[in-house]
Amino acid sequence: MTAGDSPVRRRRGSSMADVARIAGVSGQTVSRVANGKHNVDATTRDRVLAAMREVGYRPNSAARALRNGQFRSIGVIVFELSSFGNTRTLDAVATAATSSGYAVNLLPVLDATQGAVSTAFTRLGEQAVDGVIILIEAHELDEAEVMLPDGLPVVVVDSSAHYDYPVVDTDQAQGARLATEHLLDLGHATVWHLGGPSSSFAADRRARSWQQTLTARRCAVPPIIVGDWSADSGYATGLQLAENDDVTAIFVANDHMALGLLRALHEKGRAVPGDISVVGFDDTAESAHYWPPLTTVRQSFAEVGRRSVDALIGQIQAGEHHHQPVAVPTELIVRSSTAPPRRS
Amino acid sequence: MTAGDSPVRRRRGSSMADVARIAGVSGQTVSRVANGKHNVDATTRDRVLAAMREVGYRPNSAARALRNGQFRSIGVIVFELSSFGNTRTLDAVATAATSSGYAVNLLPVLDATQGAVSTAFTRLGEQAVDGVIILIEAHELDEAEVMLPDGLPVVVVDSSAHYDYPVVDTDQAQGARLATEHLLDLGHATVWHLGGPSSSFAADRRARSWQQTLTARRCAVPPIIVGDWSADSGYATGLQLAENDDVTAIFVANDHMALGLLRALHEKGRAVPGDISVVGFDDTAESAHYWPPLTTVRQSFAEVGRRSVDALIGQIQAGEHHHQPVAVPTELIVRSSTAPPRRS
DNA sequence: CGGTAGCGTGTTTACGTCAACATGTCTATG
DNA sequence: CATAGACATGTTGACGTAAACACGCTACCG
Repeated sequence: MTAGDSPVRRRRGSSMADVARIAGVSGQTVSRVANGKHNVDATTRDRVLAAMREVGYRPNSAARALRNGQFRSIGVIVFELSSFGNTRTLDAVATAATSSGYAVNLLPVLDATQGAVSTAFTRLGEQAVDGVIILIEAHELDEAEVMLPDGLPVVVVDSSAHYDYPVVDTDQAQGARLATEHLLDLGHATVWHLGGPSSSFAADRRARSWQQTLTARRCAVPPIIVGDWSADSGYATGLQLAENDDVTAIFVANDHMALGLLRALHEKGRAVPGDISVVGFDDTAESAHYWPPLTTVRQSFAEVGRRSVDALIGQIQAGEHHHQPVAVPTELIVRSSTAPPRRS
Repeated sequence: MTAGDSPVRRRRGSSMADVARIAGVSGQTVSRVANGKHNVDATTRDRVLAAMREVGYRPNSAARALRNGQFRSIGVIVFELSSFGNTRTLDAVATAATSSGYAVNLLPVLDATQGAVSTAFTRLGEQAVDGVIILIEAHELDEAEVMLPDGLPVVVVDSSAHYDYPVVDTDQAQGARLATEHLLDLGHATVWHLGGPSSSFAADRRARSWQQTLTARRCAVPPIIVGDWSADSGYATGLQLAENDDVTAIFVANDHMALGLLRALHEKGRAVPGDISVVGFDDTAESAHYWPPLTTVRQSFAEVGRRSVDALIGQIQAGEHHHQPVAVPTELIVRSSTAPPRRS
């Protein structure tokens, strides 16, 4: 009789009963020791602990979850893990959740089609999670909203407030205003904008705030240019804008596009910040080392992640529902890619 | 009697028994329908399906896991999520695991101290996972190895082969050789190296391979410079190397350090690739837009992630143990940061 | 027409844990 | 010295699911 010859049923280590037998106590006492209850005699506790080590006891979280009706686990639905912001937010979420004693279940949406999103939510219904944080663009969510299981606590990380779920996000409007005003304050007549894709609420918020800031200052509003967050699209835009002598200041909706734009301006021989000033958004770890070092808007992904987890755990444990959206403030980091316009 | 007034016990929706009662069948039949078994009459199945929809039935994965002894979930221990390679690998792991029907449990190690690593492994013991992929530097693992639960399938993503666990990683040595030979083939007398931290096996492999390649070509071996993967450390190194006229070619162990180094060379007025050629390692999405566009070694994180998952699921389901390490090949991407040395 | 194989369905039971309750023991108090 | 109270420990049962087995019906065969 070799171990593991049954492919169906895997015996994973030993259970409470084994420990109990070896320590000469009841299963209940093992349970008490495992859960750190106080009403166990010191010598008994030691005996149980020794027995646990001997058999390599690990509590079975499935049984525990079944008994308690809770998994102590949260799901994170993420659309594109490799995107910069999502990664940083996920990192913060994982950290916050872990230190609150919750496990993190990753639920990637494999592709962008509506069917895939729905599938992800269906799968979610079967997941062992007490709540969900949604890190995908809310436009996608719209399509599949019906699929969300009833009564499951949800927090959406997005800038769109018109959901039934609590929302936590960076204060996109404030960040965009900071960037635009910085350039205007330097003396530029107006500010151009390379925005994110229209599928993104965040991009939408930044663009609207840029436009409002210009209007409030009675500046001309140049046509918006739409990118897709990638350095490639920044590069393409840069090649085009470099030909336009009217352009002296650009607010780019993220740092990666700004990088591509900087490269295009180098190639076209346009000096930054001499001829053109550039402001980004994100403040990646590398942005300080772009050429020239990039002035940008720093968003606190850590804060967004932490507050999302707090909100979700609040819902899970206390049934709280804060429908008041949380907007995490940003900070302008001034480096060397911005300067007053050249006298002409 | 309001819902949720018991904070301890949460009733999540309805169980098989509810569905069974409404459909007028036994729980077992509901189970068969839920699991797509064939031996259920079509009309009965429809009745059960209708009842499921009516009460919003979702199978309880805790009970299922308890019954089956499997969680259909894998854990990923990750040390620093925000590091570039880990993120990409995690993305691939999540994708591969999901399409194989496994959930992904994220287990972040909150800080670098040995205690924290041990804590993570202890926590791991309590996680609902059938196997684990370890994405942290194996040096860290060394310290805490004893803590790994017995009999739990493990795959290590690292370049160090001397573990009891299957290992999957990029072929670091081949990549470093590609980079070094490219520079030598361009005519450089020798190649300097900015390596990663000594705590990293990957950095160690790249450095050793760089040195071996130089030795094989009978080139002088300059002193190695040690960075910490950050653009900051690349910048610091660049400021220093810019003063040294002997340096005409540098192989940098990752693209982020290369970015910082490029910035330092710009600031010091050293032309790239005119005065100095630079090769990186990773090929991030941005590397093509560095100034100048960076020649670098592309590693296939997607492949590493996929093969890790395959190996792990193989262990879980069939008990296979391939102790033969898997080395995923790299590819040299030639852009504009390398050129023959200037005639002097 | 007796036997049996196949199929849809129901019944029982075990998975590992932990709350509730029950029991036993030891100490303090009138 | 009887009794209550505090405290350590044991016993029972239930959480939701699915495997194993049991049952009864129909179809087919010699």
